[in-house]
Amino acid sequence: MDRSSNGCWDLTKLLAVLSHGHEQTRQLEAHLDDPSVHHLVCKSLARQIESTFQTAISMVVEGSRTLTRTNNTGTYYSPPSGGTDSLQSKSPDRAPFEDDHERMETCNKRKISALRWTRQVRVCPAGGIEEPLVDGHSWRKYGQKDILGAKYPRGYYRCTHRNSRGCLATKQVQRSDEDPFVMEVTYRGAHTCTVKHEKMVGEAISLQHDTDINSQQNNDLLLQLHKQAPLAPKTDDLNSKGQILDSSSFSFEPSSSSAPASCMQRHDSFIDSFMLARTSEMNYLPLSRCGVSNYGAQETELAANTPMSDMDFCFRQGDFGADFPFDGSSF
DNA sequence: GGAATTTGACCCGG
DNA sequence: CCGGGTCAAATTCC
Repeated sequence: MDRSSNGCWDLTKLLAVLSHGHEQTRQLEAHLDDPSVHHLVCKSLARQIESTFQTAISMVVEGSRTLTRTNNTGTYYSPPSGGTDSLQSKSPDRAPFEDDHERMETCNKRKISALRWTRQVRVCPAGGIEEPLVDGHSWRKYGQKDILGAKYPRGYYRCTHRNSRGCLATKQVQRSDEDPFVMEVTYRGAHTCTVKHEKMVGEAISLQHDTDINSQQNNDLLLQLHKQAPLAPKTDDLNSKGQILDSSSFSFEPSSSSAPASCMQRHDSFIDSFMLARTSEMNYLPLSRCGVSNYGAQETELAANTPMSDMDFCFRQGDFGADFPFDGSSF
């Protein structure tokens, strides 16, 4: 599965690059205000910024090319078209190309404050009918609604920590019409109940941009973030089942279209850890390993006000299966 | 008794 | 006006 062939997926990477550029710009500004900083340092930083945005431009160019030639067939990927129809991929007669266009369109017209992406998860036949699809977060169901044209109702979940930590993340779970064992999960909003982790990511990015000097800088950044994340676990909510898993779940995919094999192996190994360590929610997850379907999470909406934290959110969830824990928050 | 779920009502955008 | 999304009271579960 070549997820980079998807417009919005590229957008996540683009966001990473742009956010990086933004951070660099801020640092340059700080340097300019500091007379003790040599002008060569500023000049170097300016070059880096130039390089960063050059990378971003290249990504946009490449993305638009890809958009016109993409043929996303044969995957479970559900185009996160956004809006109220995000799960209405029940348009089998619609060509993938059209989906891509719709996706890009909604990317632009959505409220920028709302992250949103869809993934599909296959559950084992033995599973319950409405398992909330373990993804490492604690969800609380707040509604269910019959959706026009859909066989099965859509479940609405919000983060359990909505009140205690003001976490506004929500998700929608809907059983696929075509295959009752496929759950379409739409995530919306970033988990602010994992603030420490996000802060760590921001620092990692900040650290990284001191050293990146060539066009590969963003790939390196993404890879480094992937490596660094597990080294700085959160200290709250520390428990046997989620701590390291949360951190490791963070993953940027490098700008190149193929994810490093090591990343995938890493993913698997952590799923193993997860399956061993996790107990409280196992009853929810009859899908287990056989149900891991990393069908290509996509986000169609990008937040703008807090780029780093949102980036964190996008990438780490986007790279992993829906049953992979991002956070070991208290359950 | 507190937490989670259910479900009808309500809100709001298209 | 319609339909998706959310609210909140009632109910169920632990």
